[in-house]
Amino acid sequence: MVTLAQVARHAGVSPSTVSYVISGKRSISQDTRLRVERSIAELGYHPHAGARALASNRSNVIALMIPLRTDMFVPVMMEIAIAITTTARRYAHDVLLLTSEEGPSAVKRIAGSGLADAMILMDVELEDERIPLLRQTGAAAALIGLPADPTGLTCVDLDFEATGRLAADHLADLGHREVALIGAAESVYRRHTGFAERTLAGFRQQASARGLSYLHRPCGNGHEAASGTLSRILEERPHTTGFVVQNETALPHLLSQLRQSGRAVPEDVSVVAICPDDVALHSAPQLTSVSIPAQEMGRRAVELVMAQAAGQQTSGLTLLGPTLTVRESSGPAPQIS
Amino acid sequence: MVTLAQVARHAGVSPSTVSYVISGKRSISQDTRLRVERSIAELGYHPHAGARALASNRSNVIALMIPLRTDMFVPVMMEIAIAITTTARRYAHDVLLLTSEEGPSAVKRIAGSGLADAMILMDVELEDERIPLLRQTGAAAALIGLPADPTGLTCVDLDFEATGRLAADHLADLGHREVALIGAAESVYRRHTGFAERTLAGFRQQASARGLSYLHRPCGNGHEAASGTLSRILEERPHTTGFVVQNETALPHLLSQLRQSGRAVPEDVSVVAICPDDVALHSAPQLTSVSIPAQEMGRRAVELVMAQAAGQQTSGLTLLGPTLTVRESSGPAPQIS
DNA sequence: TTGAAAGCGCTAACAT
DNA sequence: ATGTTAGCGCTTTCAA
Repeated sequence: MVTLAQVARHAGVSPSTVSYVISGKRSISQDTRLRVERSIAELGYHPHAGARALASNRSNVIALMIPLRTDMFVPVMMEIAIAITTTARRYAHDVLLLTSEEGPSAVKRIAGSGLADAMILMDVELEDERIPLLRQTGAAAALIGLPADPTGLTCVDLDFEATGRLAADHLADLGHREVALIGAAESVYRRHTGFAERTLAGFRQQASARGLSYLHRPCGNGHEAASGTLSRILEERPHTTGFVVQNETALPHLLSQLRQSGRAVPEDVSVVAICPDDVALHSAPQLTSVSIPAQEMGRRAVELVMAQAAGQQTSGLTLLGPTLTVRESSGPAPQIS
Repeated sequence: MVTLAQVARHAGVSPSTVSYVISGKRSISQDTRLRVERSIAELGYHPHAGARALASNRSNVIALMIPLRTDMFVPVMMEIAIAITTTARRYAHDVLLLTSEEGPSAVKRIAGSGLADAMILMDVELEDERIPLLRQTGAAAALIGLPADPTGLTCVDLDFEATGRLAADHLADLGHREVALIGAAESVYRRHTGFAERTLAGFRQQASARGLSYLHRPCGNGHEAASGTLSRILEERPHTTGFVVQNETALPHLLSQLRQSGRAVPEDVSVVAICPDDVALHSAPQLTSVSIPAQEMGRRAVELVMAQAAGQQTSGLTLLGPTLTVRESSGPAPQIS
């Protein structure tokens, strides 16, 4: 291991000078800076992370807690995680990956060990057990998702209520009168992950406002679940012509099922998906969708915790406005024959 | 922050004693141990990670380098990452997440900064740029995947050649004579990620040995790509009755396309998937498949790097034997009419 | 079975 | 603009 002291010797300066060249915390003459930088490069020096953390009381690490669950759409989580990691690097930070397996005590461990100087929590539940600890330790943190009481917390999420409203509006605008929301797996609702319920609330509200009759059904993963849910909806309300789907894994099954049942998209029924853009683009037909801005959510979360670590107050909600992109899967409601 | 010194004072012992109680590196009287442990619990003490890393020259962190690519099946990556994280915790280690965005230099940074005491690399290419650095730094490391020259490296992977052979054998056993391998996206082959080519090699070898005529086609993501690939195969070889599919995202599209083209599975054509079990189970019909043992790969990788960090020599390949599970998608070849 | 004390490599006052 | 130096909290000899 190359140490700072070795660099100092090699460059013919004092250790502190090397430190200051690296941190830029005081002005250095052009000449010394160059000599030091050359020595660093020549020796292949990298500061020892532990020593730095010990001396500076900052670890330059962000802890990211991801869920273990299997009922969430994994690619979105991954995209957020990657956005967090690449954004963190821009702030010279690394990301420590924690799973919820360890439970709420992970929050204590991280806060207590100086392993990370900020945390980002994903898949936040309405009454999340980690939140009291977060409040108590006062650690810099951002949540991706919305708990029941976000007071004093920093949260980032898509505005799912507006998303539900937007989708309902789009279908109403196209003249649909009977619509259905095909949602996430039942387990998601049962554990009160906020996003599913918020979408439903927004959807209901706007469907009512626009005089639509609507139905809501959770939907599990897999072909079985998807086609079952769909056929039960169609049995109950055969004249349903508009579907909002908030379940990425069910989408291909749903589409193939609609085709099989002789309903053409978008001539007979319209489909609005709530999903990442690439899923919408890779479906046939390409889906009208409200996109999940995974990258931006990750980026924002990092920016917020970095601002906190720099001493700023950031508490409050960052609700990203939904955008609906019209593609091939939605069209005017069929004339009543 | 609670420090070890505070714990020592609280328990009425010396700092070193507290340290030894924690590490278990020397025997402590029942009495002292209990007092110290109570103090630790009472004060909510957690060792400072940086200080510990500095003093012990071990960070208790494993670095995990994941790819940024979008052409891999994300859930498998995620499952491996999670298995690595939970297994690491069993060794009292945490996981640092790095993306390949930073490039090969990330290897240098990690090795040089003491940030991690071992690394696990995913999505290894045949001529991976990170490998020379790995050899050069001599860092404890495990690769998930197989490079062209694994000499001196520790690698974990599914035995994809055996997988290809196994799939070909299964179809041959069922009497199929014309078969096709629908593979990963072309980009995967182009960049010479080993697994796709190894599957193909095994498949070819055994198909030849069993006297099958075979075809191989890469297949992109999305409905468009999947149905295009399938119809081109059927155009070229209309009597193809056996398919091996190594492309999780294409599977639902392929199945719905087969149905649409009037081919029943498994009566008219058989499908063998190479995919995680849950994907096989959530398809309709449930798929005969060779499973991707994501969890085991992650677990093994951690065990191997931990053994290395403990000074053992582990270099060599760990190729997990494939298992084929017969489900509903494969059956006897139809009689030639 | 326990204590005392010397660092680990860095940062950040405090000097000049 | 640069150097000196006192820790940061822990591990681990060396001593008892």
